[in-house]
Parts: sequence; structure tokens; C-alpha cells
Amino acid sequence: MPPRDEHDYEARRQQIIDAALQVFSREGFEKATNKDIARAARVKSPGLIYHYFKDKTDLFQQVIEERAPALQFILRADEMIDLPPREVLTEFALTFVAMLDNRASVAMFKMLLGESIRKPAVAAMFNHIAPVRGVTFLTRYLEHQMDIGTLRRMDAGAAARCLIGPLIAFVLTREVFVQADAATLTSKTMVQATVDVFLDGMAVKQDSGSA
Amino acid sequence: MPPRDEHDYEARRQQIIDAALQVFSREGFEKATNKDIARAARVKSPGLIYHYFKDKTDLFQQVIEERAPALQFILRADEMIDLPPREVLTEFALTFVAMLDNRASVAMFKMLLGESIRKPAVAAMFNHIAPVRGVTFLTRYLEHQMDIGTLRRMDAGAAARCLIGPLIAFVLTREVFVQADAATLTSKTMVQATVDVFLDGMAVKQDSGSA
DNA sequence: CAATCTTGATTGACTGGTCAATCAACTATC
DNA sequence: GATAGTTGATTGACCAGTCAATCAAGATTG
Repeated sequence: MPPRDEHDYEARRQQIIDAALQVFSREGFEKATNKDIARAARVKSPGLIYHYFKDKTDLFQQVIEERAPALQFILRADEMIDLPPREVLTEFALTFVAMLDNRASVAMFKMLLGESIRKPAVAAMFNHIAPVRGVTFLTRYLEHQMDIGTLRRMDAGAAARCLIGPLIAFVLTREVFVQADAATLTSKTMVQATVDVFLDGMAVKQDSGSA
Repeated sequence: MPPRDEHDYEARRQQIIDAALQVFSREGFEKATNKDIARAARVKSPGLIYHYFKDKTDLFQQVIEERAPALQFILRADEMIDLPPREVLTEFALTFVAMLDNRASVAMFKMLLGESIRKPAVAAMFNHIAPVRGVTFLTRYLEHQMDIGTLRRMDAGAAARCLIGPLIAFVLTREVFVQADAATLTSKTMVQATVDVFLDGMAVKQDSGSA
């Protein structure tokens, strides 16, 4: 049963996927009903969903597959490997927090995080999008910079988490826990602080350490 | 209707709460059924739950109220405010990651995180336990240390996230996303790296900065 | 070019099953 | 024997998924 009009068919399908992303993100997979999704997609019957998707799980998977790219970092890894840390890490951090400005990206992030906690399969999918792409690049880059002496040598995986961690904490305190002080903290300030602390440390400069 | 035996009553109640924590943590609030919880609590009827709790939501709230202390940081804030950063922050980080060694704490963490994403009320509860207690203390401590010149001056909220963020990233990559390299990274290494990077920075010592 | 046919798209009603919550009855304890 | 504790059955609501019927629009035919 080929679609009557390929273009119309795809448009309607995307319309349902968009609606499903919002509802899954807001309610979670279990609580989201087909009725909710149909209403959000402005179609009058939940039954129509089954014309475009096999079942609720299939719809969920299609949402991930077709909207996950919104969370991809477009980083030209090879070009950047030899650029100086401040430049590369600032761009990395900015790319990461830029997600916050995109409604669909935030919804996607929440949906994936929420389901990843109970569903290892979803966690694995998440791993193949944002974190691994990002952390893999970061770990490799930091290791290379340690090799050429630009950065202090240490566990590269731990170091990668020291850079990406503050950004994750920022996103979580803003979008999930809605902490009061997160509102007054701008993305720019946070990126700056993260990169500065990571590179220069909190120690007063003239002294080598603290404590 | 006072309990026949206060001790027995409380024991059974705790038994159900323990079971509920495990099931809520594994399945999430919506998917967790009273039957699952009854089975996990080794009681033969879901109906019994209603002898001890008003409804499913009440049970959920009781689980949080009675098991949340597992996530509390026992930090003697006032005694620590003037101790040197390396000591205080190391203890803070160790207390934070110590949660990983406790099965109930990990379950509690997952349950709260999973529900916080969709339920602002739960997020608010979470705020009044771990993060706010921790971040509030941390922010205050860092601000004080900046005042007395031990640490570089900057946005204290951003700084607090720079310390706690890597630890959160570590917990998430271990317990939620189950990333391969997280298994080889020990708590001790991660705490060490976090505190070191936070205090000393990644910059090679003899040079003040990098890039 | 109009009537009819064909087919994909859409709807709303329906079904089988699940679940939270209730209830009546049974058991153990004081 | 009264009452708390416990059980299994029951109820009523809700939901994923199915389905028959309708609609709309293009193709076919006379």
C-alpha cells in the first residue's frame, strides 16, 4: 500500500513525530497516551497513528531516529585536534549549551534522559548520540594535548568529565531541577567559568596550588 | 484505629517502603504496579498496601520522605567554612561519590531523577535534599574562600557547578548510561581528578595559563 | 465531461486487557 | 469476641490496538 502522495504522507508523519516528541518529553513513554499524541498532532483519531506507525514503541523509536540529530555535535574533529585548548574547549562548550536555545533539542534531551534511566536500550542509543560522540572526541583531544605538553598529564576520561560535567550540571539545574540561581546564571558565564576553571584552575596564579 | 502492635506495624510499613523504592526505581512510578510492589515486599495481596498507605501517590511520597536522608550530606558546614579548600572539597567529593556504594542510595537517586524530569513537585523535593543542601553549602564556602583570597574570584554558583558537575557526570555515566570507560574509572581517581583540576587547573604549572 | 470506480486517508466506535482502588470475608491476637 | 491484619475477588476507569465505515481525490469509462 504505497502512499497516495509521498509528500503529504511524509508531512503528516513528521507532524505526528513532532507531537509525539513533545508528549513523550512531557509525560514519559508510559504515561503518554495515543489520544494525547493525536490531539497534539491535531488529528482527530488515535487510530490514525497506526496508519503511519506499527505501534507505540515503533513511534517512539522513529522519534529518536529522526530527531536525535538535533543533539549531535557538529565538530570537525580532525581539523581541531591541533588547535589550542582554549579555542577548542570554548567551542565545544558553546555547542553543548546551544542546545538550550532549541525547544526540540531540550525536549529530545529530556525524553532520552527520562527513558534512559529505566531502559538500557534507550541509554545505549543516547550513548551513540550526544555523550559518546562528545566525550570520545574530548577524550581523544585531551590525550593528544597531554602528549604534546599543552596540558598536564592525567586520566583523560576523568579530565573529559571535568569539562563536560559542569555543563551537564548547568543544564540539569536549569531544565530539570529549575533551581532559582540557575536562572541568573547565563550560558555565557557558565561556559566561560567552565573553560577558565578547567584550564587555569581556581588557584591564585602566583601560588602553584592551594590548601 | 491504632495499630495493635506499634513495632510490628512499623516493621511491615518499612518492608513495603523498601520494596516500593526498588520497584519505583526499576520501573518508574507509572509502570510500577501495586502487584509488583506487593510481590517485592513478600506480601500476598496488593490490597494490603492500602492498609498502610492512602494510595499509590502517598506511598511514593512516604518513600521519598523516609529514604531521602540516605542522600543527605552530613557536612558540618560551620566547622568547615575556614578549613583549607583541598581538605573540604575532597571530603565533599568523597561524600558525594560514597552514595555509589549504597544500593538504596543509588535506587533513591534514580527514582528521584527519573520522576523529577516530568514532575516539578518531585524536582522541588530533590532540591531540598541533595543538590541544594550540597550546592548551597558549596556556594557559601567558595564565596568565603574567595573573600579571604584563597581562591580566585568568580561567579560562585558557576564555580560550585564546576566542582559538583564532574561528580554528577561520573555518576550518570556509571549508573545511567553505563559507558564502557566508566567501569575502569574508580571513584578515587575521579575524586582526585575533580579536586585537582578544580584547584590547580590543567595548565602546566610554570606557565600561568594556556592557549 | 460527467458518472463511476478505486484507493489511500481518516474517523469514531469497540475490544480485550490492565490497573488502582474498594470490599467483604477470613485469620490471628489480645 | 472484638479488632487489627490480611487476603482474593471485584469494580470502574482507562488505554493500546483493531476495525468497519466514511471521505476525498485521482483514474477510468461511456
